[in-house]
Amino acid sequence: MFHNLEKQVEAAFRERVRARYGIDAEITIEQPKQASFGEIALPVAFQLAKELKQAPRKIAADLLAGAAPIPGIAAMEVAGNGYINVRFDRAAYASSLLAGQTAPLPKQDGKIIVEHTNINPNKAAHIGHLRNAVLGDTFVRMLRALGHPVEVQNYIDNTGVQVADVVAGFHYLGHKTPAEVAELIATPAGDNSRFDYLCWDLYARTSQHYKDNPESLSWRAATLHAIEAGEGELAELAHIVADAIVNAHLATMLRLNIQYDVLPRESEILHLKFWSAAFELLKERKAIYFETEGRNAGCWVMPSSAFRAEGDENEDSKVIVRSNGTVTYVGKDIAYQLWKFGLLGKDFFYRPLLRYTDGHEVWVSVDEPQPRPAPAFGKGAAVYNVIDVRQSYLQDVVVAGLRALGFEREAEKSIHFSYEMVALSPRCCVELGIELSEEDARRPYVEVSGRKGLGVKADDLMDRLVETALNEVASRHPEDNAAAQRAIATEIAMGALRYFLLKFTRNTVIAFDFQEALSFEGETGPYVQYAAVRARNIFRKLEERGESEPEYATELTAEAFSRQLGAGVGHVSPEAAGSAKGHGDAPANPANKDEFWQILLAASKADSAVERAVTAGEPAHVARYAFQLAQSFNNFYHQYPILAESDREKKTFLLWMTRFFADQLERTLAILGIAVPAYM
RNA sequence: GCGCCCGUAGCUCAGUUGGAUAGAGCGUCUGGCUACGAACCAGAAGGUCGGGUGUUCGAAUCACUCCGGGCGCACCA
Repeated sequence: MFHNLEKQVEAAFRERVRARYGIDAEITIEQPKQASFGEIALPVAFQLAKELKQAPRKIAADLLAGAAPIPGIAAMEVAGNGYINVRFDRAAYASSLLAGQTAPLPKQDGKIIVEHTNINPNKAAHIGHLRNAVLGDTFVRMLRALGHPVEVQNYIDNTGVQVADVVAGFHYLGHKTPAEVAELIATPAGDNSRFDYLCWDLYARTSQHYKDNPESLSWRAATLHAIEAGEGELAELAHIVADAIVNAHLATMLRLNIQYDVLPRESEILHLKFWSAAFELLKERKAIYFETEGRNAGCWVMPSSAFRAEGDENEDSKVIVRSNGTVTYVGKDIAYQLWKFGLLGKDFFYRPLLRYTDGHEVWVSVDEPQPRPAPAFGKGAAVYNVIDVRQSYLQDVVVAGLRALGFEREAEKSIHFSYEMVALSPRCCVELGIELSEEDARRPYVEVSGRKGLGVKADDLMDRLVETALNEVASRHPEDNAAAQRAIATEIAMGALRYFLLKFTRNTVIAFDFQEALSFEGETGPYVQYAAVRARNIFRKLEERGESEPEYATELTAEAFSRQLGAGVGHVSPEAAGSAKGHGDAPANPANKDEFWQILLAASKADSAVERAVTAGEPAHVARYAFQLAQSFNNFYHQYPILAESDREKKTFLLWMTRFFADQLERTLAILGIAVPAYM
């Protein structure tokens, strides 16, 4: 709604500037610094000042003089040195909100592929992985809210070094047969022997063993070889381990309400010869060449000119195919990226992996035809790869690959949705009993390392959050049964976690700290949830009193809105107040009308907030908006008793405000993937 | 060495792409539960936006430079 008016104002001024000055200017729209300045501010006069060689104030005045009225706009005035401030017709605005006149979402076409999570299936997920998944999932929800068809992919590197290391650990260090490992998965030995946790420790142990006994690195080579050949006990182990860990990851992420559409696996990239297809293409179009000299002799490489910025003096080219003929990770990634755009001329086969309780199915790639037809995966119009910023260099190489193949448009639509890492704060390390080297102790934070087993496991953190929330719930609602309390506590805990991971902008390093993450007060998920719960409570109480929600549409006429919100004109501008104090014949609206208006206005901006956040690629903007909205509501809630209001019209109005607020807040929370608990 | 990111209140962070008097949360201090339950609200203190130079009507935001911190730059993924 807000957005509609914004666009109308923009169009009107663009036309006005063209008519008046013959200039086709970009009209920028701002939110005024102060609410009393109106709803929209236009600095257009400043932009034109130089070109026209006139004072901004004069230009602004000229633009307003004799301008046609804009529907929905009550007043426009020149302010400051040349700002044009625009005030909405409040009653008209509220009426259209009531009528639900949100712009029908233009059907967006072109499927957007978002790839996120991508955890190596060799150990339990940690907080760094959570940031990836929550960021990715929230971005998906944002895109879907704007009407985009989205496909969520979670790439599984089930044939890589990390899986091999755990397999080697089981085989060589633990002397376990595939049957024994399968048994471990099926029937864990005790409380602390979840398979993914067990692998977490084994991975760290194996890595340490390699470090202490470099000669045993031959285990890794042997395992990788076996996996690639797809034969023998080691290969079997790899499948068992990776499949079990993938299931564990899916379960972990489901706790946060994160789902996927398809899991493309590296094993199928290999078996279905995706790479050979890409290799032929790369050779044919001369995107890579065979190096005959230097240290990369015998390799197929991509020249540095393809992916380095101009002026970058680092001229190392990137190896795509090793001298022993095997393909590097980047090579496989280029093939995968080509497939995502439907440019490879090949596709996976798929089988359903699991069905979520809501009926949605996740599919996984397989290497042979299947009886059940699968949805059409891949062939995206745009691709977002949610990967941390440390992989920027490799992502650049992948995009350069597309470009070198002549897929300019697809290269343009390949977006590295990067984010900074989650590290551990010094205090967090102390709490975890991690001994830091002197060097690390001086750092502002310590990097998480799966190889060292250094990190906070995702499920441990979630468990702790649930327990903390449960304490609160149990003390506030001792009357409810334990199971219900836990269900509520879980929703609160997950809301807290998602919000915590989302409130930082993408390129901020999160120095993880338990105290901050476990907080339920202030700028947190539970704060926002609480506002939504309070709004719902009002309607519950209303019902308990035997009253029903009014017929807003019939009771709240434009005149009623006008009485409750004020007109939107008649503000005393700061300078008018200064120069003509006491002479103003149009008194300002009473404070509470302005306040209602500000709250309503803020609540109506949910769509704009999401749109802005998508454009900026910044889910944190939506999180922040939700928090601000909750803040306004809490303030409103505290200041104006609603059910006790004696004036009929005002009560109806306040109830409608609450309803509108609740709807907008809940919609925004849904986009953040945060539930609204039944009580708090 | 080269490239990218960061430096804003005691702490953790925003700052709508160059706009009006720089904003939140936490922490500290003060006040508010017999209202729709205080996981809340109101108020106060707290800033040379790392330093400098420049660009222009206008800079936390852009350019250059210096200082401090982080991350990349594998025939690992």
